[in-house]
Amino acid sequence: MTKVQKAILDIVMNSGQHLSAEQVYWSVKQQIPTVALGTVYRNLNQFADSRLIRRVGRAGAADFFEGNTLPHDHAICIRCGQMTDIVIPKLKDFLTEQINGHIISFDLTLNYICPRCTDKND
Amino acid sequence: MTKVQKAILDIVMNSGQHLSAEQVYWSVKQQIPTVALGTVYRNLNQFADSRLIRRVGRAGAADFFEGNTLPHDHAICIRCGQMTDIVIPKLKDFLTEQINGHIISFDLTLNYICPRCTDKND
DNA sequence: TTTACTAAGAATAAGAACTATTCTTAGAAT
DNA sequence: ATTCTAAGAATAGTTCTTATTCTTAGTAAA
Repeated sequence: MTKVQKAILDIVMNSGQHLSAEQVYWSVKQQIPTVALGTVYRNLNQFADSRLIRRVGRAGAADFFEGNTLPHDHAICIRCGQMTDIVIPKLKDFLTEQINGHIISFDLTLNYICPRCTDKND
Repeated sequence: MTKVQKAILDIVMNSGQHLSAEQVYWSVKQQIPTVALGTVYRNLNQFADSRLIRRVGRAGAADFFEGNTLPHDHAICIRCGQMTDIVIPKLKDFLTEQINGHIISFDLTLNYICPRCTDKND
């Protein structure tokens, strides 16, 4: 594993956040200024394909990458765009119960207003 | 309402399908060959903003537009990409119960293999 | 019934988010 | 040492979508 790859993996795994490729790129650039955006994309894809990290697709916006590979869902703040992990116990059971047919996987994203934006109350 | 707008609305509302802007464009082009793709995008956006039709965002693929504006969720076939509406009674109640905080809306997409693709069994 | 205004259309350019290509280089294997 | 491979850098290309510019069709006031 190369220096660039270590840096990318470290950033995604230890940020505790959901980061876009662009954000990871700028973060890597602090340590390795010569890094190219394409390299970041390629490595993020490789890591996501090998399940070291997870890709979270967003409609109409850049995909996020996160270190949390345990099964979970997401909530996104409609004000600031910040994404947080949520765990809804028994959701899979509930869906399986409701749907006849085999569910391979599912993506659930809740749209809400995060505590920080609620406090700003504008 | 113009000829182009009538055509777009008619196609989306009466297709019973989930169509991309590109698909709508080609469909309109049958009737009005001079129509421009940008015009289709603009009108689809307007109709979606005024809730006459619904936009269904897909991560990493073109958005779909559909005529069904009643609350519902979606299932997408991982083989052929065909999307179908699904209604999961009480899902909202279930989520509200599980989450503390106000849910504004949510997007759920199930990934499955549709009956047609299951029959092809390859 | 001209004149002016507005909204939409056509054509095209621009933008964002990727993805692929080409060329080079650094490290491992023989 | 030589070869091979995988990755990086730079850059071009693709896809989906939005914005811009210019023109035109339809309405509304003078």
